[in-house]
Amino acid sequence: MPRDRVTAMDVAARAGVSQSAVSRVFTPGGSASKETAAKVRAAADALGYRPNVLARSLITGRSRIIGLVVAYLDNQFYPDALERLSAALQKRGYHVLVFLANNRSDVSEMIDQMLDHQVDGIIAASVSLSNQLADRCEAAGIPVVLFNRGQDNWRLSEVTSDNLQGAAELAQYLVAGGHTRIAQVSGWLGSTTGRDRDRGFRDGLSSVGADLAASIDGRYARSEAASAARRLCDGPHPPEAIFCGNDHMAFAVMDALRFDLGMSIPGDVSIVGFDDVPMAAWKSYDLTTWSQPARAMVDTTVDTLMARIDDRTTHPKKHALPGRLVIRTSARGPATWPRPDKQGDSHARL
Amino acid sequence: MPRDRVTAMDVAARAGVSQSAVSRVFTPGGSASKETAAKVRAAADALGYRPNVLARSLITGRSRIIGLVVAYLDNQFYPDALERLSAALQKRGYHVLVFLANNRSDVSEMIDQMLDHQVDGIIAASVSLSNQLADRCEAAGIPVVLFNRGQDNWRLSEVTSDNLQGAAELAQYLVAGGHTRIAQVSGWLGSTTGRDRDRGFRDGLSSVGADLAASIDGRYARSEAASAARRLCDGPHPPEAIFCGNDHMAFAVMDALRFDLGMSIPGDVSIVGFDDVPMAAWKSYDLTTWSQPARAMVDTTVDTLMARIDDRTTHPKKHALPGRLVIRTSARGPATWPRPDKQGDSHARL
DNA sequence: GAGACCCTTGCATACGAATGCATCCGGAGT
DNA sequence: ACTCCGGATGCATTCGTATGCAAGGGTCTC
Repeated sequence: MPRDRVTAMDVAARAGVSQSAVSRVFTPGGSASKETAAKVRAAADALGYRPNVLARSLITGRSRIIGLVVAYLDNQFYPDALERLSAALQKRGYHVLVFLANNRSDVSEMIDQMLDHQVDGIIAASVSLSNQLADRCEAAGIPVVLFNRGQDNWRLSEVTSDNLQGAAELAQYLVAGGHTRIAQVSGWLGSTTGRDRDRGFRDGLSSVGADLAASIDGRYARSEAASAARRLCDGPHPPEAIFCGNDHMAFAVMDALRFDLGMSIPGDVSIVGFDDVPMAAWKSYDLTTWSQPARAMVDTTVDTLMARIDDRTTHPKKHALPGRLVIRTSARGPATWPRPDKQGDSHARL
Repeated sequence: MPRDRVTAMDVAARAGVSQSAVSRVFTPGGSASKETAAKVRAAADALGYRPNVLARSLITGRSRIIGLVVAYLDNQFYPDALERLSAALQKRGYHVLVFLANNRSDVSEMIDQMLDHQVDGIIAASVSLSNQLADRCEAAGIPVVLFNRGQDNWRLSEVTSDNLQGAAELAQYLVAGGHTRIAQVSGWLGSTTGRDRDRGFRDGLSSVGADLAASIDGRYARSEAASAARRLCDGPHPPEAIFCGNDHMAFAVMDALRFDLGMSIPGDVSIVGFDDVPMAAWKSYDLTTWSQPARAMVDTTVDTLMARIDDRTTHPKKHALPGRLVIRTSARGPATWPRPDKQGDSHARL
């Protein structure tokens, strides 16, 4: 049994003070004199003492751990978000306990496990929570923030980008580019992001007098998106442009059209996506898309969560952050466009 | 203060037994009669009781948490591994606390934080540990397994694929395909995987009487790999084939050659990678590569870790698991090849 | 039928740190 | 010189569960 941790008591003995004194030295805001602190720190260093987080959490009721529920990581947007979230939280002294919500696994069970671990907060990335689950968290006094997913429910905070606006702007861009037959491989219509982007796109089209020629639910899955693309384009009247509910599907669509149907992009058909994942800038795809402000979304998520952890009485709030159109070469566009953003620092590391 | 957790004492009161009885019912191997268990479970369900993991960990000394150190997540191999590792661990009742080792962040500090959280084990994915850090973990009695990274050190367990064999086989495949001028964009030579693949490739070449025309360290980074590729191919004698230290760099190399230099693949130059990430199967790249057995690596990693958690006396062991060549179209190959593996289930989900 | 043995159960304590309360000290104010 | 005040410190308790120990009850064996 090599688990001979050095405890506050050991440090106290060596420093000639009480265990309380040691605790106070290591507790921000604890009252201890200069000399005591010095003695304690010296003893602690000599012994290699570090406070036991578990014991501390048990008594304070705060674990400084945030539960992160995330679905699949094959869409690059999420590893990226995970990385940023974890970094932002680490900077504030929190750590991330990850829970993967494979569709077969039970989100309810995950919530229970998070509660068991006394997480101080929960971030649900791309996952919705039933009212019942939301209630359970609320009852336990654990704030929840939904990341990149909304809720009809009013009681949870959420952070998304302005999906309506983004999809609308993409629609207008396509129309301005001279496309008339426009189709969609939508995001999963069972999700709020999928529905919002769908509605935004349709609204955007009608705002300039166009409408949607065809639409298939791609469910945010590569294989579904690819087969949807083939179905859309294999007929006698293929669309001139396809809006994809996210970049991840857009890549699948582009591969399917280019390699299965031998079409050229944007020669035969224009493709636009949504997210602006790093891969969208790769020359093989060079995807015109809507940039979700990942950095800002992460910051807002963390800020919101922290605020609610520090003050339980603050009310849940819904944030829809502004993104921007990123014009590349996968879609034919108008000669000029109102917001010719530069794309240079689009993916600068934090 | 809505944090009114229901404790074992509450359950005990309602069930008319002692707190010990409750504890025993919820402890695997605890001795409790059928009826007691039934009463306790009924009371627990009625009250919504779940044991407090923190308190349990405090006394048992095991947190059922595994610390996972991972570097960048932009190489798809790692999100994939993270997902599988987390799933495998969840299945065994463990959870994953993630630590991101940005190069600016201090691995030593991370280790300390993991020790603070009493993690039962550490998985270091693509990260090496100094002897000093390894000692610190060992002293704390916490087993460490290196995932996809080796160590000259003998005291840590490690799980990799057979990098030497894989790189050698790729070399032989290229030579068999009729390439004579063969170059390399190596993995980071500061890492064991980078060095092993480099050596394996060179050995593989010489085993069939060929040798390496040029080699540049791509450091596992896209931008470095791209510029390396341009430097290699911009001269008067461009190579006929390039081996890349991983798929992630291979994609960058392909993009650079195709779009910056206007070369065709595999017409002008053959490209092979290493890893077989899902994206390698995408038609835009369709990369011939070496498949690292991700599933087996994850299983072995978890098994090794569990074995050492359950029995501290087991000795560290190094595993190099067999992979296999996955032939696609990014490289010209011989008409026949000894192991024409089917590639169908290469990326089946677990 | 009595002793041996196993299975249950409750009591008390331990895990390691935080914190309310009481005490003690020194310094400042009058 | 005496009181008052605030900061520093120790004592004891607390968080919620696991577990060693001893006692109780039932069963089996000879």
